[in-house]
Amino acid sequence: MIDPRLITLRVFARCGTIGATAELTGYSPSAVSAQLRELQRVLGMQLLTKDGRGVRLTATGRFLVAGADTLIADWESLRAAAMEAGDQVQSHFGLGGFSTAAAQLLAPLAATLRSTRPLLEVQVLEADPARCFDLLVAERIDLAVIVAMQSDTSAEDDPRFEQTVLLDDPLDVIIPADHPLASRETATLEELASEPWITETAGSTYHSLFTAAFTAVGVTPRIAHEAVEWETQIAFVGAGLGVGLLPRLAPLRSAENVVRLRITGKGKPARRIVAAVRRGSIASPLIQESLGILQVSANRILAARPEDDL
Amino acid sequence: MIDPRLITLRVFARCGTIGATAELTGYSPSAVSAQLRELQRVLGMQLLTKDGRGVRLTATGRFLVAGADTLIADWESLRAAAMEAGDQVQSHFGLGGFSTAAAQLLAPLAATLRSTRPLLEVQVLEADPARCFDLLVAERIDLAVIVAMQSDTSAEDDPRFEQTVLLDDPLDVIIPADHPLASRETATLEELASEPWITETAGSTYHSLFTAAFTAVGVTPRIAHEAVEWETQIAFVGAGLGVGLLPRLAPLRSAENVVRLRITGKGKPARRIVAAVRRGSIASPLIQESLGILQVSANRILAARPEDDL
DNA sequence: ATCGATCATGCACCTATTGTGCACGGTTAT
DNA sequence: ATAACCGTGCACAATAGGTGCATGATCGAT
Repeated sequence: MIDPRLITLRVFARCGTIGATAELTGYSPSAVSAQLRELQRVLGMQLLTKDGRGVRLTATGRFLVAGADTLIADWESLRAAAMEAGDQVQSHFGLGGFSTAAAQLLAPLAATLRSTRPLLEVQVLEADPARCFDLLVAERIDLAVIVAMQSDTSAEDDPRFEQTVLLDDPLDVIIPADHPLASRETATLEELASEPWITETAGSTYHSLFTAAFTAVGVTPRIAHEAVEWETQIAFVGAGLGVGLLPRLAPLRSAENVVRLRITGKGKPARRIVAAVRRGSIASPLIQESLGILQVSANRILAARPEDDL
Repeated sequence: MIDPRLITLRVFARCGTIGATAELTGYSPSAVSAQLRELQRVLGMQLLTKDGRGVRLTATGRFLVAGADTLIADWESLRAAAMEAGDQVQSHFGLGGFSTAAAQLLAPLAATLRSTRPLLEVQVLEADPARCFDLLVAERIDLAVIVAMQSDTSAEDDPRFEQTVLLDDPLDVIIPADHPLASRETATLEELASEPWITETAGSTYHSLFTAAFTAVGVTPRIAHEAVEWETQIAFVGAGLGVGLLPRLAPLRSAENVVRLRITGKGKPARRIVAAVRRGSIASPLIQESLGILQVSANRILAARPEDDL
C-alpha cells in the first residue's frame, strides 16, 4: 500500500548500493535506479548524491527513510487490525529462515498452513539472519525465524521489527568417537578448554556465539580450524582434527564417527531462536496463527529434551 | 506515496457511489470499479458489498478507511517535514476555493507563487466548500479557502484536515436605493426584521448563515424569495422585491440600483473564512508560505475596513 | 405493472508506465 | 595501467491501468 519505490529507497538505505538493492528486491539495477530517480521527481526532493563510484543518501533522504519506518509500521498495523476485524484471507505469505530453522520449524509451519489454508500460497526462503531482516524490509518475506545474538541487543529494539522468542537452542560439543570423553554424556567447557577447536569462519553468526560462550566461563580456547558449513566442521571433528560446537537442532548422522555431548556447568552456551516480523504486522491473524504453530513446534522440541537441559 | 487506490477508497467512503467517486477523482467509473476490485484482491479483504443497485463499504472497509486517516496524515506530515528539512521544491500545487475567495484571496496567492516559484505549476479550482473538502481528500488540491459555518463545528476537528482562520467577513445588508434607510450607513437586524428577505436557496452554505444570524437576535424574518447566485439576489433587491444579506467581499457594482449598509448592534453576522489543508501537510514550507501570503491579503482587507467593524 | 433512470461492472482496446538487457562512462583498487 | 566495480542511459518488451461503450440489475415514478 505504501509506494513500492519508498520501499526500494528503504532497502537502499540499508545496503547502500544500487546493485545490492536490486539483488534484494528482485529488480534489475536499472529498475532500481529508475525508481529512485522517479521517486525524487514526484516528491520534488533530492534524495541521492553521487559519492565516488556509488551513490549515497542526502540528509533529506535519510530523514525520509527514518520517518518511513513508523509510516510502514502504521500501515502494517492497520492492515493487521483490518485482517483481524474482518476475518479475511491473504493470498501470499513469505517465510524466511536459516537452514536448521527452516528444516525443523519452518517446514512444519508451511505444511500446517498449507493444509489449514489451502488457497494461501506459502513461500519459504532460506537465508541467513542478516539477510532475513533485509528480506523483511524489502517485503519479500513476512516472517523470519532467525537466531539472535544473545550478546548483540542492537537488533532487538529495531523500530522496524518485532521479535518473539521461540526457544533457546543449546550448543552441544561434538568430539571424535575415539576421544577419551566419548563415552560420557556431558562435559563442561573447562574440560574442553585445551582441545583444538573447530569453529565457523570468523565474522559469521556462529563465531560470535562461540567466543561469547568461552568468555562467559573465562577461558580462551585455541582455534585450530575454521569451517563454513556444519557438514565440513563435523567432518573435521570426525577426522580427529579437534572438537566443535554444534547446535542441538543441527542433525548429526550417526555414521559420521562423531559423538555429541551435552554441555553442563555454569557456562551453558545456547543460541536464541526468535521469530521476527515487520513492526505492526504482529497482530495479523495469519502471523498470530503462525507464531502459535511455531511455538508448538518449539515446545515439542523442548519437551523432548533431558530435564536438566532446559 | 500512499497507494492511489487507497485514496480512491477513501473518497468512495465519503460519497458512497462509484460514479461520484469517479467524478471527484477524475477517473472514469470503470477505473474506480477496477481499482477497488484490485485493492480487495491485493489486500485479500472484502471491502465492498452489493447494496441495492449500488455498493456499500463492509465493516472491514470502514475500519480500513478510518485507519487510513492517520496513515495519510502521517505521510503528509513526513513529507512536509522532509520538504522543510531539505529546502526542496515541489512541482504541483492545487488550490481550491469558492468564488469570492478565489477572486480576492486565491488569485493574489497564485500570482505571488507564480512569481516567487516560477517552476511551480499552480492550479486553481473553483468549488464550493463541501466540494473543496472532497477535493482535498481526493488529493486533487492541496489547500482550500472556504467559509466555515460558525455554528457548525462538526468539520472543525475532522481528523483529516487542519484549518486556520484567515478572517471574518461581515455580512452587509443590501436594500433598494429608494428604501427609507438607503441614506443611512448602518442598520440593525431588528430594524430590518419586518422586511421581505431574499436569501440563497435553502440548504446552501449561506442559507444556514442567514438563519443563524437571525436566531442570534431572536427574530424570525420573512423569506420572500430565494436566489442561487448573488447576482440574481442583487437584481431582486434592485427591483425592490426585498432586502438581502451580502458578504462584504462580494463585489457590488454601483450601477445596480442597490445600496449596501453595514450591520450594527449585537447580532453582527459574519462568515468565517478559513484555509484548510490535509492534516499533516501544514508544516510543508509551500503550505506555510501560502498561508502567510493569504494572511497578508486577509490583513490588508481587514485594514481597509471601518474601525468599528472588525 | 411498465418504463425510464441510475449504478456498477465486464469487455475490447489503447496508452504509458515500468520492467529488462546491454553498452557505456566514471571511479577506485591492484 | 589495467581491471573490477558501480550507476546510468537507451532500445525494447511486457503489463498495469486507463477510457468508452454495452450490459445487467435495481429502484422510483407514471
